[in-house]
Amino acid sequence: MPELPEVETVKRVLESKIKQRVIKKVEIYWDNIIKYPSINEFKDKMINQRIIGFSRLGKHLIFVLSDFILVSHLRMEGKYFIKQDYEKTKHDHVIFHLDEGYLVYNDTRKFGTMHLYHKTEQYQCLEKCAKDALEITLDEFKEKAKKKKYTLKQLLLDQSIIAGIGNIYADEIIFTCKLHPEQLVSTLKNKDYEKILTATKEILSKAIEAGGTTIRSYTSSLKVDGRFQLQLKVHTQKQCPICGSEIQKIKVSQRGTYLCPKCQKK
DNA sequence: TTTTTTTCCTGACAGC
DNA sequence: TGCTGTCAGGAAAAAA
Repeated sequence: MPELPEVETVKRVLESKIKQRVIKKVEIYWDNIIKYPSINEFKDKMINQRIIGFSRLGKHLIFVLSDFILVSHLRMEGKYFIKQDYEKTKHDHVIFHLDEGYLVYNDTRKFGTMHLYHKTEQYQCLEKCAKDALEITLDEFKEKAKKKKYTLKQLLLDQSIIAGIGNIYADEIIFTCKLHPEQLVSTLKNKDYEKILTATKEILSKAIEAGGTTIRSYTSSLKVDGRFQLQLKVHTQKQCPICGSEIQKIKVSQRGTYLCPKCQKK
């Protein structure tokens, strides 16, 4: 599932491949992907818009067009393919016809979302989104976090506090800090916040650098591949790489959470 | 107001 | 083999 590093990599590939292309037509095969505005407005407004560039906030991928911005969230399984010729395949939901080639949005579970805003509009779907995990400062993070009454794991997944961390990287960050995912945020010390934010930035940056291994680029298409799983230390692992203990799997607010019971004490 | 639960979806996998 | 049931998961919406 794409988290911040995967979205960043997709952004970079799209930037290099379809910047300056003009959208000639949009086809939609699953209406629920389009959250704003209406399906017809979405299709009409996009016609003849040039793709000026790309941006990203947390896990939101942002297309900057001539007059609009398109905010795309890939959720669990959303991916983009760039093709020269197009033939519809399973789970293709949105097809952008470009002046040269096609951009195809494919999403098995149909969880992904798109919002289209005129540049003069308020970007409502981004309003609750906090600063990006790579941009936020220690003070900003601490200030927002400290009043929370839930657990450390929930904090890292809360996009209104820090944006871009998903279930997998949350486990990795917490493991690296040798903290327990169920530790209450109210009991975190200043030093813990420092450790957490440092680990966050380090792990996410390394994952972006390794973008080549997590993302497969073909001459005509691109998709997020599950290969970054090879680099994980705890998430979906069996044995702790530090002490050799058996990795434990628990549920923290409905999310599968992996930890080493020996290295990560409350 | 803040936190928890439900909802959206499909494919993978377990058990019969 | 084929059916049914369960699970996974990001974040909005509804409920507590």
